[in-house]
Amino acid sequence: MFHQLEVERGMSSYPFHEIEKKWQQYWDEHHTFATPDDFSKPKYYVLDMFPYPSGAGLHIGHPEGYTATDIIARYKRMKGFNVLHPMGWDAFGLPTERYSMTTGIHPATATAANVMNFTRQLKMLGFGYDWSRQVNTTYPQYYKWTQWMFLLLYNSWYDEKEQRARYIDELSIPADVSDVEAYKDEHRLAFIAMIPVNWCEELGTVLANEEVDEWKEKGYSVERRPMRQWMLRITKYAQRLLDDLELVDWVASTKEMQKNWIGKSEGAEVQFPILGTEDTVRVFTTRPDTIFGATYLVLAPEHPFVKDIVTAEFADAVKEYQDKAAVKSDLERTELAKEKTGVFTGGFALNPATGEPIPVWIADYVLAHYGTGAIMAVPAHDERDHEFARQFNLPITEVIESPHDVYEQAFTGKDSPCVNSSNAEVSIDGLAYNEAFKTIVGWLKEKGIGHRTINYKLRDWLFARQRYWGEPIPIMFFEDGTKRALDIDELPLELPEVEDFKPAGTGESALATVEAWVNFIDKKTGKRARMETNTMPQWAGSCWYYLRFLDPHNDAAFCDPAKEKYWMGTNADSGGVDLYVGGTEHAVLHLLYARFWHKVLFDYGYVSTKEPFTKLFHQGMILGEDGRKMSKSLGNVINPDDVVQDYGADALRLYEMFLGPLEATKPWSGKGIEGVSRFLNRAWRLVMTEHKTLSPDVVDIPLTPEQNRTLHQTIKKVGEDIETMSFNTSVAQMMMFVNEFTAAEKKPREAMEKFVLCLAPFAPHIAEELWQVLGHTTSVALASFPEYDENALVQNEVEIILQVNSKIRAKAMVGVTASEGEMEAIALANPEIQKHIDGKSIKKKIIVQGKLVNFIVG
RNA sequence: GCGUGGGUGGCGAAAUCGGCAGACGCACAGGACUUAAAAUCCUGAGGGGUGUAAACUCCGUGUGGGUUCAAGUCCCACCCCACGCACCA
Repeated sequence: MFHQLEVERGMSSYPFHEIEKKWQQYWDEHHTFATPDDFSKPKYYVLDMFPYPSGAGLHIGHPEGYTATDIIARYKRMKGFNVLHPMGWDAFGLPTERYSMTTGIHPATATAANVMNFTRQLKMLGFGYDWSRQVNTTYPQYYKWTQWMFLLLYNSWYDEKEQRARYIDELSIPADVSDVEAYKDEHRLAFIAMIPVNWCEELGTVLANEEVDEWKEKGYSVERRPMRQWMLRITKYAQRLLDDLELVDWVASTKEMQKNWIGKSEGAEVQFPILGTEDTVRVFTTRPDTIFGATYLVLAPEHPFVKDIVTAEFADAVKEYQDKAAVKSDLERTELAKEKTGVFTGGFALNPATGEPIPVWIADYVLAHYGTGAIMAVPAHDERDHEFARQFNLPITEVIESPHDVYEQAFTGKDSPCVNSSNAEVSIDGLAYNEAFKTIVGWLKEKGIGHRTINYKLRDWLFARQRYWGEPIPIMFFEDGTKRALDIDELPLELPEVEDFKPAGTGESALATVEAWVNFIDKKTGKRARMETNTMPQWAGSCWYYLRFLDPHNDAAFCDPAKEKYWMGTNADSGGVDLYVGGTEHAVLHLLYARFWHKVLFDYGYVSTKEPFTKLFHQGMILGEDGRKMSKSLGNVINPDDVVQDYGADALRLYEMFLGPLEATKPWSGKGIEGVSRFLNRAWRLVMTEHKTLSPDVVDIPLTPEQNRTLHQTIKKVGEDIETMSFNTSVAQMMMFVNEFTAAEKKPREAMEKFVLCLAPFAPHIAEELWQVLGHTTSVALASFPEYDENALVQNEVEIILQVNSKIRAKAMVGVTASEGEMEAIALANPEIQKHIDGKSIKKKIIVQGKLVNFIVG
């Protein structure tokens, strides 16, 4: 179909359709971007966050980050680097599986079609990927190694002393342990736990977090129900994940987000004996200095001790409250809850500092999964406890000298001294936070009822989904209750074929309906076995794909060690992917998970660097022309296929770079791309005739000094701007170049050639064509980026500003070497300046060489 | 509430170390070419005021204050917007 706009533009535009196709074909045929493992050259590894190949195809936002990395890859190649710039597919996941459930089309088939479409679009945009290194997380050859890494985690424990992962066989088993396997399981980095999931009774399915709202809106009920889950012990790495942020060059906000997510907080754990039982409740607090003001305890409704503490009188109320809490979502428990709720258990604990009995409550403002799931409440000095105490008339005792009545409002300051805080053994009265903390924790420790501790918000990673379309977990369970991890020669454990991709209805995935999967004889042991029916979450494959690109076809290892050392570098503290570009939506989870796996691999020497990604950059979002987020319902979606059809790939690439700073969120403009398209046309006409031959105006003549300066300024600016990722200003500089040389009657060949080299990383198709017509027979992508000549930038004369009382009154050209005296003389001789200083006395002179002269008169 | 960015013409945006605010592009206006249009090329332009004009002059980078010969840039206080976290003891 012929596009309306193209008919209108037909004659006036350079033939981008023709040349873009031509050069894309050329690059394919000549393997221009194949990356050799040539260890003699310096390397540069630039990586895009690989996409999920959705049915919708490429979004207009995709080419933004991809163009940026493509420019850098092409530039670095022209600068003599061996550049690795790969692409692949993060193809396991829910949308494809859901599509398969409704259509019956196998997710692998749907994925293949989507990958084909994405590949077509990426090639259409002229990205110089080494397609021979393409990876797909859903291919058994790939997920073999995802499973291998899972087993590495499974077969590991974390040695706190050495601060690293070690093989589980090296775990020393205490003499009094009878069940050795159970003891090992408790220490593995991949382990099974009972963890609440989103269970929907009507659907008979576990829902992913992102599905919960959707189904609730449709009127289905979703309940938190504990189920058997695989977990990864990422919390063991919390401190290293926090510390090593120092090693990487990432945007401050992303580092900050990771820090907050890890959420380190230093405090103390204290034991409170429960009256009438042998139990003690452990609480975590960052304010042990306020322990004398702890007037009650609160347990999370899910706390396991609740059933032991509750008295018969309060049993019904407590049960009712627990049941209600179970069906509340996290959102309902936090954001929407304006008033605090809770119930008294009837039980009492002993405040070890005051020796007083204090009531034990349960309330959902205490989170089961943070700290110990229990708190000591100090209503005088904590806002949440204060609110709760007022609500339920619990005592409020001031133990930090406060500037106001703590009955009216909690005082949370740390600078005031403690009061009412002494017993027969210890006193912290008069001490401020730091000293009080030390003293009271010292006392608690001496008594054996408390110690200093560090808590993290970070939780262990729930590493299981009750779904079909994911990596199978390579563990089998035997009838006798034992289990066995697969050996490497048994990998990959491939997904079996199923009739129906829907979950089994029992809370298990469709794998549970495959007889051969859940009821078979294990060849190695001869025992009747059942394979794990959970699959891995979508994050799994993306945890290590950057390593697979280094050696994508290796069947003996996830990556050859020599290749790993070359591409990632051998300096543990500063190596890794040189540049990683992707959206902020992955600022926390993907990047944290990948760092975690990388550190485990590092502990075993499989990788050489502590961190996977040296430098990280987030491209901003492109909004619709109306300034709102693009969405089908708003009808403001721009489709890359249409834009390429109308203006060509080079124009789209260049426009997305010219739009503004790469990291900024900015709206699309249909008019804006026309301006960039005009620029490409002007560049074309600089070199080409209407008959696609070299313009007779391009001749071998020397450049004028002004032209020479513009040329070298352009080379300098474009090169520097690429290094700092300021692509918008490099495009502006190239526009200035074209404007200046369009005005020139004759176009010096040297200037044209060097300009084409500058343009090549940005608009590679038109650059190839111009390069060819300028007489070259090899690809411009393989040419060298020009060097700029510092001498050419030097100007003989500079314009300085002449000021009187800091107001600009005149300008003057002076020799670049003019002394302060000469500048002053020129200023004084200027009639405008004379006019303004006439009749007044010069009180002060400010002269900045090459910049300005300023007379202060009065 | 906390954290992190950011606020510059009609619009997207530039502006090394504090030194001509608004580069480059869009939109706009005028002109050339054309029978006409499109395309292309050239020119103009932050806002206000005085002036036939040349020109002159005042104001101007979210708001208020400060430092400085000089502030978009540095300091203090505040307002607004975006993103992230959000009862984390």
